[in-house]
Amino acid sequence: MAHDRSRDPVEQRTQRPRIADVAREAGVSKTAVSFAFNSPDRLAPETAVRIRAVADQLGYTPHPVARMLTQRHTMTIGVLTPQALSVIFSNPFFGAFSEGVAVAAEELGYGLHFISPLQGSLLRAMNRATVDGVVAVGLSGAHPEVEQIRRAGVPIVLVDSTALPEHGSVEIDDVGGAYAAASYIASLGHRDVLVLGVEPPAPGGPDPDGVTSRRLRGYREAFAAVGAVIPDERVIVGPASIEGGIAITDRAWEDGLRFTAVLAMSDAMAIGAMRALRDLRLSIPGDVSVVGFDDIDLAPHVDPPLTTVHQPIRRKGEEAVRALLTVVERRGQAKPEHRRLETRLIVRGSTGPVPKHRREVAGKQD
Amino acid sequence: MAHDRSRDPVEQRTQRPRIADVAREAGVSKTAVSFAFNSPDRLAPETAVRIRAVADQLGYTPHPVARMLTQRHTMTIGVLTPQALSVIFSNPFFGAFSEGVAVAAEELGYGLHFISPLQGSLLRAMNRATVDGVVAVGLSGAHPEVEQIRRAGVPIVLVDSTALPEHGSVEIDDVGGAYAAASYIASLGHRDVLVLGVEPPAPGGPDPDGVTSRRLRGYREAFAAVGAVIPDERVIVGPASIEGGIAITDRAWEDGLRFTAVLAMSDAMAIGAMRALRDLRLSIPGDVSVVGFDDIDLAPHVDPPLTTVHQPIRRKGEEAVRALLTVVERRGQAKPEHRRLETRLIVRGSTGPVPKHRREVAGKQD
DNA sequence: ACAGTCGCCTAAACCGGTTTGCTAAACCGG
DNA sequence: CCGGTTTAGCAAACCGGTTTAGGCGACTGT
Repeated sequence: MAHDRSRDPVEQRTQRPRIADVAREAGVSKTAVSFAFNSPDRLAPETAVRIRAVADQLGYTPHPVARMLTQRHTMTIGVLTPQALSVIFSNPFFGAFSEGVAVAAEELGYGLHFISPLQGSLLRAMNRATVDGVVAVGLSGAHPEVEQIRRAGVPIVLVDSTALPEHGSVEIDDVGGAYAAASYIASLGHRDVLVLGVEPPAPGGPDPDGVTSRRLRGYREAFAAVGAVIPDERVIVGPASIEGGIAITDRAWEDGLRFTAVLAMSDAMAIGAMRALRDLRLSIPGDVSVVGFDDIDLAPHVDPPLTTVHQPIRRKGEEAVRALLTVVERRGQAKPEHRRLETRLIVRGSTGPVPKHRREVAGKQD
Repeated sequence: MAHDRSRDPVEQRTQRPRIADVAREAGVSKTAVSFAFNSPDRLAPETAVRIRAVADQLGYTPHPVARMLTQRHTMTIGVLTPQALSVIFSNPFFGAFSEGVAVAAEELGYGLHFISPLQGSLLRAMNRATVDGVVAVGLSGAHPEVEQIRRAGVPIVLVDSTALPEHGSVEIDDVGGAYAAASYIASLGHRDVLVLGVEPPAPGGPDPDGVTSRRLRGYREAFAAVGAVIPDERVIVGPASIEGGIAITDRAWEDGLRFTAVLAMSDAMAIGAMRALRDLRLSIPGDVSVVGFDDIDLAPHVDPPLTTVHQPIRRKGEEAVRALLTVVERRGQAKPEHRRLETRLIVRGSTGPVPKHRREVAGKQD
């Protein structure tokens, strides 16, 4: 009795029209209406036109969910992050990455769905999401979620994680980039450095081979090459944001750490560090050199322009989507791709030779 | 014959298990399985447990699309923009806005789907998207799309557009904010200003009452109050980005325009303007004062810290979602809400009194 | 005149779940 | 011991489309 709409066109509900309504109105079968939209060539031209006209006039549009159900694909891809979206969106790195994802997705006709933990559970969120595949950023390959997602039959591409052969991946040469940065800093004479690491995405584990570990390895190898070491107490991690950079730089200073160079694993942190140092009346690069990582859009525009390790953030997003879609589009036939992109050091104005009066600002430890 | 999987458990496909598989395996009906997941209280406790165990072991998860179809809602909301996502994501304003949207969406258990024109058509994109409602940002209320979306029965909330009574809206006091900014600038003695407007989202029309027009009105009213005018040739529009700000400031300067203050309608443009001015060897605020609009996270961190009109960007996102969900959750029962948020001027370091030697840098026009 | 082909359209099955009656057995008070 | 109420679970309808397998009349070739 709730379905009067199918009998009484006058007392019709505010609901959207269904395919059956169009069919009845046009005096054809549902099949014909479906054909009119999806394969008009299977209908007499004028019939197709007539059906379309009726549909238009009724304001009919195929229900996307119903269509998905039968077509077995949704034409949308998911972007998965282990962090809350609310903490991610104003991260410039993530913004640029999403831009790359969006470029490729738009080009290939896919929509974008962002997936983040729902009530603390990534799986719950995944199970609600209707996507053909997923680009996961900052999710360690060891993460148990990854396996469960694959079991659910959803293709996945991991970005910035250690690659496992079973799924696609896109990564950059973290070690090489970090090596170049530290090597340059060392060549300027710096020996007392402060390293700002990015907090592991999944708070809880030290993440044995996450981004922070890989870049740290690069820094250390470069210093080792000149016979210097970076002790553990000079490595501090914090949130990859301007505020994070300010906070941990201040804390390091207050803890008595002195240094002539800061190696930050993210540009946002580097910018925060510069801010904090300036507030401490230190000049950059006169007293302290700062080098970042990422080369976000803003990097050349801060004062002084930031020396940093460039990584092709947007391209990373694009490549991830392309890698994903090759496996999505031929349902598991194609084997997962692994793409690795290059990094390179970009020298700008925030780095310079170690100050001659360095003893005054640094080297205070034993 | 393609469905052997239902008869031969050995030669089963790589497909994900369906509810029927679980039912068969557990020796119950589909209904029972459904109950086990959705209303376990309708089953004997031990039966529910057993079904759940079988499901787990099979790796069964209810197909989200099928579930959506019957439940008539998707638990996701769309964020609609008339611009390509690829141009939007690294816009800091949009980032902060999305953050607000994400906060509210996450809190209320909704997912997020970004919708941008597909092959140039917003409608095509909308029709592919499975959302319960839409937050549209920067879409003029007059836009024909809006009406069509409403006709499709999708609730919509407009952000930063002139409000129409039929749908919800969230806006800020653009005129008031702009008035405050210009008023302050005028009180510092500035009379020769350059106004940087944001390019209308829909390139094509001058957008009679878009953001640019509203803020310009505020600027002009403030100047009128002190008996000054802002002539049309001192108002230039461009993309709301750092690069955009640099480009149009340079162009204005080359065109011979001279000014002691810049009124930018976005912080990104203001930062670009500062950059361009510094490259012209002008000091800020010594020679030229700059005031922005938005108060993005970066605003206090540029050098000098940017004086700007603060608007609660994140809250705008949150309010939009809440307004949307009140109508989504009681299917059209609630009438659309209209919320208006305040703006206020934040004075930082980029503004100062008009220079005494102003004749040298400005006032060159007749 | 007749079988074969083609063009146009349809009835019914299907996608993978949820929801709505209903039934049969167990329980219950008197 | 009997009618009435729970309890536990099922079959079938349904959500709104797409797709498969034909049906039917007109055309074609012989």
